Amino acid sequence: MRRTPVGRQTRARGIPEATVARLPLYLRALTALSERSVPTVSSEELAAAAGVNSAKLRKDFSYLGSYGTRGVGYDVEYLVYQISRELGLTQDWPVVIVGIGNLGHALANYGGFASRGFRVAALLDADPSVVGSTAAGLPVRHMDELESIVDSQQVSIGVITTPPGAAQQVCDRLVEAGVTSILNFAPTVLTVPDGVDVRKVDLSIELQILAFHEQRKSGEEPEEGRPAEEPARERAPGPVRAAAAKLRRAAGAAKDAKELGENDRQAVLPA
Amino acid sequence: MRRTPVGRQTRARGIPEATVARLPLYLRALTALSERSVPTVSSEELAAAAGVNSAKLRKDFSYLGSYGTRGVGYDVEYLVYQISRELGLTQDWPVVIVGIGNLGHALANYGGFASRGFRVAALLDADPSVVGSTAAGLPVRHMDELESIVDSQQVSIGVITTPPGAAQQVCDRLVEAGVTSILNFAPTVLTVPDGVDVRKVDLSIELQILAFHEQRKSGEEPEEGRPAEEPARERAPGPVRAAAAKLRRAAGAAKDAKELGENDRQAVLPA
DNA sequence: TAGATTGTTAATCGATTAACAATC
DNA sequence: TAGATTGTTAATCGATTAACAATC
Repeated sequence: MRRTPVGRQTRARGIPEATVARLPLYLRALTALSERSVPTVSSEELAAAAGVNSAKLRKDFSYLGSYGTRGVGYDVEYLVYQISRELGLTQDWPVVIVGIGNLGHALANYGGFASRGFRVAALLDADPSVVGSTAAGLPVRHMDELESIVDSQQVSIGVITTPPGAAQQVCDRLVEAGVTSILNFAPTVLTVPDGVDVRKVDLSIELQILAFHEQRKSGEEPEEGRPAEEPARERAPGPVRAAAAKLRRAAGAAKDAKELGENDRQAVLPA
Repeated sequence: MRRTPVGRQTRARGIPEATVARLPLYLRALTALSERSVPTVSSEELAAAAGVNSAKLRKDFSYLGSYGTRGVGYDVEYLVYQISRELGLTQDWPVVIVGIGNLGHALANYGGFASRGFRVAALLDADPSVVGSTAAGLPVRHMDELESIVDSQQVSIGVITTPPGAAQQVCDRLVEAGVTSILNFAPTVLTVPDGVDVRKVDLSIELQILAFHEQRKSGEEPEEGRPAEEPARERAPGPVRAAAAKLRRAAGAAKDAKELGENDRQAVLPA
């Protein structure tokens, strides 16, 4: 059992990961209040705006410190600042985006980057026919420039929007160049050394989770795959034959599965 | 304390939410093995491919049933089928995408849709200058057609890729039309009636979580926001003045916060 | 039979929640 | 002072993990 906190499991300064993941939600809600010049907000109101319950919000805030006032609530501007600081948004974060396809374009145009201290340091692609074009007013540069860009602009965050086949290779180069945080849009399990954080955004997975619940709503629970009682299966002498037996049992099933099974090499969002 | 399982908290058929979220990962790894015609796989091998540990994988599979063979491992084709069935991927899921901007385009072109039983039933947009164009070979249709499309094609899943200002309104129309699962790319907290599932994909939040950890790696922990000891604050007679005092204390902070705070109205990925 | 690997148990850990004392 | 609301406690719940008996 690992006791040394590492990577995403880290509870830096005692702030639980689940709390960290909600801080951006609170920040967004607070920013909206700030723009409406609302001076203070109660945990109840803010929780409603962020879509959580107020007990959770107060618990979350308690990890940051006592920034509220009993009987009054929280000062909006003060909390905006404290959360921004806690999240590291009071500094500039240069980001490279690798793989300028449809999704890369979409991200390059994403206005939310700049507003949160994230600055697009460069757009990179390996395809010569893409290199030299512009996206969101920035030139697409060749992958060969990756190392010099990361080095000269002190880039520590990389976004991967390549096809899945290229993702690990791109990841390796990013890490080698000095990037220590990666946001991966390719449907690939990335292997990284200790000390490098990877977060994953995967449309396919989200849709599949929705489908799981949707299936149950319509009352069409999938029928049991295994028989109610153990069938009199042929005794097989060794492991290989045991597996073969199971394969036979699954024969009809496999046919169906084939229809879905192919095609996992595609990008979540092809570049 | 709520005892009736509802929405995403549901543990349908006793399968924990955390397990459901990993099933697509296993399915992806299994599909890759299937394509390489690998007949069986051990929990250890499959776990490595999926990026989890083997104890977790075996525990996850135990919720589905006993699909492995002791001493042998799991039959790849059989598991592919069982997981597909469990996730509801053995049926067709028509999906509408609302908001055909950069991101909407990217999603429309996403090959992973079809391969998992998800079929783009329609692309919709409210902007007349976008309606009529094509994306991924499909015509962009006007929002006014939403209801008839959802109804005639039995659409139960909707993807929102609109600017945040339009998201709730679009969501309401989707729900009203009969959609009961929503994948939301807009940085908006959506309110939906019971029985409707919402999942959220938010680039901004992912980047902020990375920034939080990145900040700690560089050893630049943010200095404490509140003083080490309680300052001799002016006694204020009522709540309003107490809040005002806090505001004053936060004055310097607020200036900084302003630089980050604006701009939350933008789309995660503007359409 | 011997080796391999599953399926399950039980311990532990982390997250959520209601409730309420503290206090503005 | 009376009302409001925070910050914290403690109970509960869900998820993770190591270990190992079961069994192929």
